[in-house]
Amino acid sequence: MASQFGQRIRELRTQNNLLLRQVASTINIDTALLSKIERGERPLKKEQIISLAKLFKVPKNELQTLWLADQLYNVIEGEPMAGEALKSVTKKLKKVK
Amino acid sequence: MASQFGQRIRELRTQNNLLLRQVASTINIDTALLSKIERGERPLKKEQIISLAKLFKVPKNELQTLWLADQLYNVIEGEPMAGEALKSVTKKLKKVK
DNA sequence: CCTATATTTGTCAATAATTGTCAAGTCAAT
DNA sequence: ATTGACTTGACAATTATTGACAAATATAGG
Repeated sequence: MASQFGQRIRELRTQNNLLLRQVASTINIDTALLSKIERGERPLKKEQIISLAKLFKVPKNELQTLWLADQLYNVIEGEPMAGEALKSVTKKLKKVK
Repeated sequence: MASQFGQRIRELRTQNNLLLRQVASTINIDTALLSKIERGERPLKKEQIISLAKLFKVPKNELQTLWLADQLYNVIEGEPMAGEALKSVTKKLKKVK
């Protein structure tokens, strides 16, 4: 599983000298689960991104982007047509936008 | 739900003058389900792409790309950071590749 | 308008996937 | 050997996805 997001969360947590237990409690999950999230073994719930952004005082957009990128990567992982599909979606996105 | 894939399947089916029933039976699903797939209400199983490519005599890569693009679109749909995330993943893909 | 056939729609139980937690585990520092 | 931080695996419970069916709606021909 992809985990740019998890890596970043761990980075932020250690930089702020916080324990798993402390961060986990602010988003009301078990430390075991947070451990898994940081190592990319489990996804974080979308809603919890905002709480973490506040806690670490980083722009929520940064974390949202990392989180989304992980989701996307999970979809294309190992897919031969990944490049083509990405190009197609990027193009479509620009149109809609 | 996104459905470039479904649209293309329907296009191919009608061009070949086939009924839902006929196509559905070759991939062993209910006609109702195929109807939903064509209209993007339900996803097609990845394994079934190959059977359809053979049936319609189109390169499987084409259908695989459309199918993947739908998956990706479902992830980014409505996400404000979609563009950034796509860019990030595209970049990462090139590295791995 | 009827009838027959094609497609769509809604609902449902069964199955599969995901969730968070617990208990036990490792590891490092005392 | 004890303590504290983190990891791991297994588990039950919740949640999502699946395909099938029946009923509803279209579509076309007589």
